[in-house]
Amino acid sequence: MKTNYYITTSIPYLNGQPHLGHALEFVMADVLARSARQNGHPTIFSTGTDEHGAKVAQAAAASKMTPQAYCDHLSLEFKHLLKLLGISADRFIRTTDANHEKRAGLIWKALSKDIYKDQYTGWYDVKQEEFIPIGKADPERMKPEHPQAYQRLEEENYFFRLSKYNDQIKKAILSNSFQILPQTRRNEILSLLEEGLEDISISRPKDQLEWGIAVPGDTTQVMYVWLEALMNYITVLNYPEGSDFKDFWPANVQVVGKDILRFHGAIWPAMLLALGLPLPKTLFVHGFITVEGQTMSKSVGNGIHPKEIVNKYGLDAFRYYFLRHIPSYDDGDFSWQTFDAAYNNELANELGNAVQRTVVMIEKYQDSVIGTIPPATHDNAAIAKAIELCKFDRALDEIWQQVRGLNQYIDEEKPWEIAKAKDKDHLQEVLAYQVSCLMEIADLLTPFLPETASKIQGIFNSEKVKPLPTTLFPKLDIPEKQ
RNA sequence: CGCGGGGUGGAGCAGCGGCAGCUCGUGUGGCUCAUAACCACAAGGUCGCAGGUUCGAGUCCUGCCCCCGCAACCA
Repeated sequence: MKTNYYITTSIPYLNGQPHLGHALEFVMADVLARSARQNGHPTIFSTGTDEHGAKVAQAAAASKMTPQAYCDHLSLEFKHLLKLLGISADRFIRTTDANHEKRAGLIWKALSKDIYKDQYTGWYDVKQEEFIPIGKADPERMKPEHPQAYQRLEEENYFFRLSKYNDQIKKAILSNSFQILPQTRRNEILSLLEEGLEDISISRPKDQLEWGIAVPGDTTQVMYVWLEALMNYITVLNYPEGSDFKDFWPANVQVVGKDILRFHGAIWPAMLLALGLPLPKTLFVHGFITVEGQTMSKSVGNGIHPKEIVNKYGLDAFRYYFLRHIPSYDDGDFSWQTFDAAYNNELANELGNAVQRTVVMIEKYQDSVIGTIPPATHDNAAIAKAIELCKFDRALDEIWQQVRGLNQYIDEEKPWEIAKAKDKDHLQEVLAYQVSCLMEIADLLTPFLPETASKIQGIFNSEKVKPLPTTLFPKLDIPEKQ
């Protein structure tokens, strides 16, 4: 009986359209989920959308919609993205789901021993509708005569005793029972813990912000959105009594972006500890994507919808680029030129052509009959290890070693010469070995490029080769440079 | 002295104490089964700068320069 496997992505906040960063996270998490399933683990892969809070309310108002209607609309955009990218998520939670709202209240109550009421004192930027942390406030604007003076704000809020869990979290990270990947992100959290966490405000007065989940037993306050959003990872499993929760928590891997590291590396673990729950086994933190060397930004207008890329190159090519050419442990860049090169060189020429030449030789020399395929021969431990450590780029590097190896093998064996020499047994042996390599590659590619993997398997999984209507990755015409 | 990451051939990166490596790009050659694809070989680096430790340093230490993130209620 294989162990259960639970993986989550962060749930995108609905203050904007899906972009390449979301796509990256989805695709990475999908590899882990598909890999777990391939290895026979019962798997739950959860994602969703985070829908409460001031910014959503504002965005809705700006579009002249109710927050709920706005969220319904935008949440659907994210569902479409999942479909577009072939993401095998089997849960999609919305924080406006009745089930989530109900269970968020239960969690709040369960946390109550670590919740207390206090006064928040600080500055408020009326124009930006933002709280300004004391240390970040511009001293000039604290003066009342300044044209854009801050408002002095005093509010009664609920606070969470984050500080209480500082040392327990540190211990869990140091012992690697709570593993944070990559190392640099682990260090960041550790240094944060070294400085010491302070208690945090976790509610807003309802008259300031209506679009949120009510604090149980206090009609004047709503939960702060991020606190409530983090709860999705267990409400989706029907915490506390649900069987999924009992069977699948703690999560094996939680995939997040580096911008929300502190929430997932400090606040969320503290919440779990306060609930008496185990911490996730691994927190994997990916980086950001730039487009043609520039940070994605609405004002620069360099946003690219994932759809544009998928339409041009296809689903698997998209996944391939984001998994291999965006460094798994680092920031990466999307550029059309790099994509073109990767597509033509690696997918079309190396992989696609290896399949094609094998198919054609079997058709031409053996009347399409494949013959006996020997078992796979490579040691794939390094690939498994790379996936385990979320080094998707490295895993694909390793797989491509095999693709290259196959092309080398073909050149060394020269089946076309064997065919001329009419050594049928030897020819069959060589060609079947090629097929064996391709089937092994297909197997290894399954979590990364599921469509491609099954296409390759479809070609060789019966007595005779069944060629595809077109080549695996039709080569693109690239306009001449300069 | 806020914290952290980084500066390695034209580009993107790996190496983190023991002959400077990978992919792309470039050049030459080979092959012809194949998506003008594939294979081999070659050119190309004072490893940010300056000191130091060591038999030996991209690799450790110190100082400096330059990039880039993060910095208590920013999803």
